[in-house]
Amino acid sequence: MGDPLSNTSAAVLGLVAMGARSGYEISRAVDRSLRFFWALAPPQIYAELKRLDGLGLIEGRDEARGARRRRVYDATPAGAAALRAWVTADADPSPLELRDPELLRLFFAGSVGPAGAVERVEVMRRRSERMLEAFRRDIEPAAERAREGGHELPQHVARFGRELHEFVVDWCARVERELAEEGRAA
Amino acid sequence: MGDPLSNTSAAVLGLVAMGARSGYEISRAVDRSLRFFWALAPPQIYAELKRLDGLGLIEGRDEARGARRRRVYDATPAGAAALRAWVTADADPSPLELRDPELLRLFFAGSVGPAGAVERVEVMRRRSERMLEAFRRDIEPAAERAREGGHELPQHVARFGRELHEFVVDWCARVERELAEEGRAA
DNA sequence: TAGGACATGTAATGCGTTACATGATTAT
DNA sequence: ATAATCATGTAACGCATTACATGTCCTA
Repeated sequence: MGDPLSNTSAAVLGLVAMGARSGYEISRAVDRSLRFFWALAPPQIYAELKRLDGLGLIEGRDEARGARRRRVYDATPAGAAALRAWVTADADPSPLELRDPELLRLFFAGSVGPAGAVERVEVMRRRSERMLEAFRRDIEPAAERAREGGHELPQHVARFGRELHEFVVDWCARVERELAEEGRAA
Repeated sequence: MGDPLSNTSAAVLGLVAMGARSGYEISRAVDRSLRFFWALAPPQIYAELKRLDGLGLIEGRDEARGARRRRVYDATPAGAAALRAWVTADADPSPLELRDPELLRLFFAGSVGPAGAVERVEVMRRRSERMLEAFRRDIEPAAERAREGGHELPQHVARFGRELHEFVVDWCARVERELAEEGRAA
């Protein structure tokens, strides 16, 4: 059966299996679904499409219009099987990776005084408020459409993202209050 | 004043400014503090130390023992200034990046049935439960020591991490119940 | 006195990003 | 008819990781 899929390979394969046909469509689908927990830029998507095609997990055909090349893909039965195998992989969880420059700034904000720290937390809060907008406007409607298409899980995952940012907003508000008090005490 | 620091540069510089002296000490400090929101492996740390030294933001000297080389660093005044400038950077927030293979699996778990989806959520929950252990055992005690050393922010940031994983555990428990119900309904 | 843990680094690989290139379609 | 946007991709770079190399100290 070959090596297990990389996560990025599986992401592209999975979106093809859910009906995204071309690199561009996959890129759009990523923006409306995976984006907030598995970012994928176009160059990776096109590279993965080629690799998956070479492995026989998807099958591409040309569908050019005029001088404009265009290649569309479908998952093969082998691809569907590989996706299921990847989903049920090892019970040993891969780690959640978080990478947040604002949290990093906050960690080192001691050198700029309490007011400077409060500013960084406010920036964090506004960022998550904007993310909540994106969830309401783009991600949750797309998940709702996926549900109508028979896929229940995208909606659960989208709710995770929204509630995560609700948590962040709440945490920021609390810390802003605490830091303001520490500032007054000093 | 030169280009603004990269986040990774700033992370290393900041830890040196907080008293971590050698590459190894920085690596230990990362494991007990930044790790969960800004991972840094030894090769990056050593590379950044060299770069920061070249920029005059830290100053290294040899402190070998026997045939064993060892180089220790201190932040220069210019380094402290660069760190403050980096902390107060643009009000336009850099995005929080999340990258979670388990969430990705869950997103595509429709192909393996409700029971398969529940399994993936259980794996996610156990992962965050283990992270909570790590917070209690390593990260929060280190943050407490930092507070005693006059640095308040690490403790706030550590609490962010703990509460984040508490949120994840809670979300998983709720979704496990919901998916179990959907499974019974089908 | 040998094995393991602690400590300090380097080399090589590879993934993901930024920047770029180019054709088609729509709007004004 | 010209600009803007949609659509499809490639090339090059750089950061971060994996794997490795090596010395020193502790302990049984």
